[in-house]
Amino acid sequence: MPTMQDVAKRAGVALSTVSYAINGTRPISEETRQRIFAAMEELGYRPNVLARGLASKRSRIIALLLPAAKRGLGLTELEFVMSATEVAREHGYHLVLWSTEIRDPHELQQLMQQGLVDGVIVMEIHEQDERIDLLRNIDFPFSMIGRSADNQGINHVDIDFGQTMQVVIDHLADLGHTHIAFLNHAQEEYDAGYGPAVRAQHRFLESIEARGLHGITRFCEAQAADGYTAVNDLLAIDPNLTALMVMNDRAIPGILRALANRGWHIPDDFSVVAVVSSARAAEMTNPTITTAEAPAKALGRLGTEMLITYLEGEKKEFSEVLIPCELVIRESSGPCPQERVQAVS
Amino acid sequence: MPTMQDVAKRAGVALSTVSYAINGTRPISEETRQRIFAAMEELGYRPNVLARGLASKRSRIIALLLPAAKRGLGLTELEFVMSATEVAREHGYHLVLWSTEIRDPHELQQLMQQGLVDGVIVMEIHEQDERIDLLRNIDFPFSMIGRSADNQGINHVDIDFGQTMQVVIDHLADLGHTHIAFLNHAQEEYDAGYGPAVRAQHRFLESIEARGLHGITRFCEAQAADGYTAVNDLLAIDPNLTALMVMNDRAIPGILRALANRGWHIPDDFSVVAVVSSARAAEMTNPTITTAEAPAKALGRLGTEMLITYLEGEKKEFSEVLIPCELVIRESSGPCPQERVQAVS
DNA sequence: CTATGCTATCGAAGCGATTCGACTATGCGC
DNA sequence: GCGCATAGTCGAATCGCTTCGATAGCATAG
Repeated sequence: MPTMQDVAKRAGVALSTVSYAINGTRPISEETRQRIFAAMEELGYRPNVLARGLASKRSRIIALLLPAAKRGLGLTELEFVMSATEVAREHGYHLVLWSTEIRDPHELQQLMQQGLVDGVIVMEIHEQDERIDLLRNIDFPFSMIGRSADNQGINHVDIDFGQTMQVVIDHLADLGHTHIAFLNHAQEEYDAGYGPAVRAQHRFLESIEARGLHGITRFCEAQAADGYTAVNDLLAIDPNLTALMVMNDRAIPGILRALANRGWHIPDDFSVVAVVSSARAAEMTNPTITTAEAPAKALGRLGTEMLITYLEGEKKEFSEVLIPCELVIRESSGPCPQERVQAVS
Repeated sequence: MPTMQDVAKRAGVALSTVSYAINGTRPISEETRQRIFAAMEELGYRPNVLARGLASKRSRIIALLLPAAKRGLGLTELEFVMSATEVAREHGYHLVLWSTEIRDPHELQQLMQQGLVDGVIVMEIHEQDERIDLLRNIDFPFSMIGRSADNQGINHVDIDFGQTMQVVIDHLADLGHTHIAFLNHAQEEYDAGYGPAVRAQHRFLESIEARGLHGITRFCEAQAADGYTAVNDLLAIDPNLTALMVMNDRAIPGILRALANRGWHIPDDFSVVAVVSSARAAEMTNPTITTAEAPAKALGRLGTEMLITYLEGEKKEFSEVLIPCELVIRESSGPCPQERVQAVS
């Protein structure tokens, strides 16, 4: 493997000159530059990332911090990873994956102290997140996909839950629905301050109230069985319910089953809308589900770009971007039923 | 950030002695070792990965090569990534993600020449895979999740398609089915020599023949619409078909719909088994799908361990491991219908 | 004609580790 | 009591690059 020294010799210049030519750090005459690049080409030279990082104190490597989540990552998170990888490469960066326990900032600290990465992208943020506190305290560059309680001076991008909830509720209200339920993630997630669980629920209630509708909420484990139970629970509380918004993909099959069990047909007798979900999931079911699709690709891209821009930039400004989910109407949402055959007792 | 020099000074030893203590490269007296580790502890010292990599020519970083796939990665691939990340960390390695075009080994070569990683894990292997040829030619350490046409002397782990097909066919045959169809990935994938598409189909036909059953196969695009068409096509060719094995998750909703359209009930009138799929996908539908689940976690883990073992080891041996999918019987497979109400002409 | 300021380049000093070749005690066989 | 292997440690060279200070050439200003 040729080194910079080899290139310098072949081009008849000093080692440092080659470095300046490559990085544009200092002016180089056009003629010399040509000779240097020609030499590089002939030798098939590629700068050594490790050496460059060591000398410049900038590795051009960033980390994506994935939680070793028990909820289990899904297609949305996969999209983050893929688009982050892509964006990093576009900018000449490498992306490493770090999976850490959310509750163990110690582990994260050790990783950072190894001096491998210039910055990290944090996802699956909680309202109170020790990882964020740590990064902030030691002033380590990072960006967030999501938000914590205090986002002062932090680059972050998140789903616009307010907008998302409103669009979905508008859709349902326009169809005549007045009694709408929201099925959240598990109670445990909410209690742990998991951003989406907290924000979506609050925004749901706000929008419902703003439009003068009736809304109820319930937590739900990430499994079909609890989706089934949830539907029955909700209908017991409010028998006038005609629509359900669910932010819990794994619960969906149970929901559909519970409704089918009552002999109800979707969307004639009941409407279901998945929020913060994905097309892939929405099209697995029968009927296909009307969905507010998470802008996963954009979130991953922006989160990564924010970090890199910050790392490259002189001026240290911060940006905050909120992106709403896109409503894609499929087969599971329809006009509010005028009358519905009541199930026995 | 403290350096090794700081530790040395604090412990009253030479720089090199600290290095020997950390790496165990040369004998160090117990007493000195204690002092050194104490000093490290007090200073909160962590070795700099870049410097260590540069000096030792071993970065302890490996790359996972994901295709910038148009088919789109799914939950199975996500599992590879997650478990590879985990295993790497367990062994003190970092994992970087490289997404490259399968057909462009040039890009891969550039990445490797940067000297960042010690080895790579390649997934989504094709029978003729230029990436593999390249890695082999320049003698770069790697392991494969999947197989190519020639696997001589390459560490690899793959799904045992023979075993998987046989188990599923046994399951169906035991239920009395004699006319079974196999729905593959897209024709394009097969033609490109995508491993699973090729192997699964061949093994299917072998097993069918071995048991003296009737089998037909068809390719299918990764979308519900083509799943729908496929079912009708297959039944037109063989009206006696009573079971379908599908290795194409995205087609499943279309399949179920086509069967429902005929007024058939699953599994009473027809059985469906997904192969090389995942529990998550299988439980999204109604009915839930009997599935031969891809051993994604194990594949990711083994692929990574193979590479690391190779990198660490003196003796350069190679291993090949095949793991069958696990059959999980759910609601979509049942006894072969004795008689089936024929749909109207 | 000298002072000034660029532009283009060179050489050397790091960056923070590993590793090789000494060097100094010590213990052992004979 | 001598030679010699061995355990334990040190100092220096090295990995491949960035970056700082110095220098030479040359045009422009005064």
